[in-house]
Amino acid sequence: MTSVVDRFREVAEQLTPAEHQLIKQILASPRDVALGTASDLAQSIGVHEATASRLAKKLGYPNYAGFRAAIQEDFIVRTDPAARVRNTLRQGTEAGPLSDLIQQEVEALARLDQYVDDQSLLTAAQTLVAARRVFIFARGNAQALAVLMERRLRRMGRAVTQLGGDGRDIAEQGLGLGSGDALLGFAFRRQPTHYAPLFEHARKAGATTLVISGTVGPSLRPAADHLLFAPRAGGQDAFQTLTVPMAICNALVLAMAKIDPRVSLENLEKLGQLIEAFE
Amino acid sequence: MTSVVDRFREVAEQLTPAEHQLIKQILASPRDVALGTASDLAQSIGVHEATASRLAKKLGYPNYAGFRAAIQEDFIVRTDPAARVRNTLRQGTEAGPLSDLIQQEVEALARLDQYVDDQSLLTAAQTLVAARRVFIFARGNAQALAVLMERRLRRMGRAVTQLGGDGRDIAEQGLGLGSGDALLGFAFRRQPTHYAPLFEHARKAGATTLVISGTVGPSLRPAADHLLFAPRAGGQDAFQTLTVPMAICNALVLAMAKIDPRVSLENLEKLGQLIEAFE
DNA sequence: AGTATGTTGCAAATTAACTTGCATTGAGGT
DNA sequence: ACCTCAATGCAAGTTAATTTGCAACATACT
Repeated sequence: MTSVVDRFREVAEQLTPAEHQLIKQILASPRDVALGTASDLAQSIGVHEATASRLAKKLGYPNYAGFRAAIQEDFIVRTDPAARVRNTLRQGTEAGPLSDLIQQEVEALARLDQYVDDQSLLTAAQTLVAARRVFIFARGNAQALAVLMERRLRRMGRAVTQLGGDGRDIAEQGLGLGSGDALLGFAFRRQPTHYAPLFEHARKAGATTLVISGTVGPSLRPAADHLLFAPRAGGQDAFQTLTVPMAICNALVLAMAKIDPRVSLENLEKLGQLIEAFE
Repeated sequence: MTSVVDRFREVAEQLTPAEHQLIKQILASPRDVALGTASDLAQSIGVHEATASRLAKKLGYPNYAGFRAAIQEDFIVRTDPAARVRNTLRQGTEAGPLSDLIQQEVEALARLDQYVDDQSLLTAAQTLVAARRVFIFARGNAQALAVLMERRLRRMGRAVTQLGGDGRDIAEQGLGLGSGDALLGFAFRRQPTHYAPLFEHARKAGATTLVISGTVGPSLRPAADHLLFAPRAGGQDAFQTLTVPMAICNALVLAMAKIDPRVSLENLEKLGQLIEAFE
């Protein structure tokens, strides 16, 4: 039984722009889509309902109703009524901003396993473990994650290069990419400038590419060899945090530590403490 | 806005046997009813679909669609994080590394509000809002958070300086600290080298100090003027993530946006998107 | 420029879902 | 036993949702 998200991934290559938008919208507010009609979905992003209907078929469902049923199955949680009532009552106690934030983060984290599974994580980790050198590409807020990953990878004995600066800088630094290297990219709200040429180059140079991203993930062109994506906490136009993608990063590091014979998790942390004590 | 259950109660007296059965069924499996059609519901207990349609009217809804929408609103939880995690973990035979990680993070986040409250957050935010310049001090993995905060504060129009490099560098950069400035520090496993002299200097220079930290927080010497701390996910000697402190950072930024008249949250994000589109 | 290919909106056709008038049934009252 | 009336099913009618052929448009490739 293939999950909806899996199907998105499978056909991501063959999707049209309008279909990408649709999927993005579904990922962004699955509940509303699961409860609404094809027209609702189409209208919410301003395409024709026919396009929604066609997307359902393209994804392998017999019709839109079947597609919606699958979305419901995957995204609408089954809860026993008793637990639900308890939950609702608990929320009622005048939350406060911090609790709201925490709640959002927790919700987003809880949904993470809808989008990323252990297998794809493992595959991605293998890529990084096998890589001779790792190049990291991140813009905007994602740079915080780039810094994090750079440190962690360094500590595991990887040669790491951050690709930064303007287009020319990135181009120059990216020239080093070759077969046996890996390119790790981050992308959130939209496809970053310089993404396309950089990943194009990586592909031609024979480097493996890996992207960690938010809902844009599936619409990135060219697609990376490995994609790990999940929607972030907070609404589309609201304050969005890096909690979810950071969890992906952490999981990735854990997976690497597990399969890389050179480092055990304990050593990793001991070494980390040692380094921090001296630096 | 009356809830569905309330309406059941109100009209309970005037209901026919078939209608009673229907309501019983709705209460027994609200999810299925909320996602299904009038016929589905009717068939599930062996009455005619027309009866379901009539029940909706009797309960005061304009039609069955309106009735179902109300059921969805009341019973399909917008978000059900805790249950979701529990579910995932329960059903999985040997949950898998990703779920383990997620669960740890969620638990740690859930505990966060035992350590940090809205009031101290607000006070800390005021400090940063009022500061002329903000200096950031972070070592090790915390640098990822420093990068994050630097970007966010910059975007809010603050003058920000990262204190990096070796002892001498930090000393030189820290000399700029004066009255009206704020020093934001991060500390996790232990008190960082250079922490003591730097914060000592800040105090003498009349700068306000703020520390975001893990469990070491309370044992830092000298103590900062404001301390926000909470234990991180994972055991003491295990792999520890930055999720919890990052949540504190995010909450802090949110609090700042709320009290700083110069920035609204929306503007902040809009601006952010704009910047990212151009950079 | 011209052509082939693919994408999307439009609108008509189809299908599913829901509503309602009418007929049947059965319970309670005369 | 007969009548009345509410409850329910039936089926035709109505409305909403979905599908699909077609044309317009865009794009990439001669």
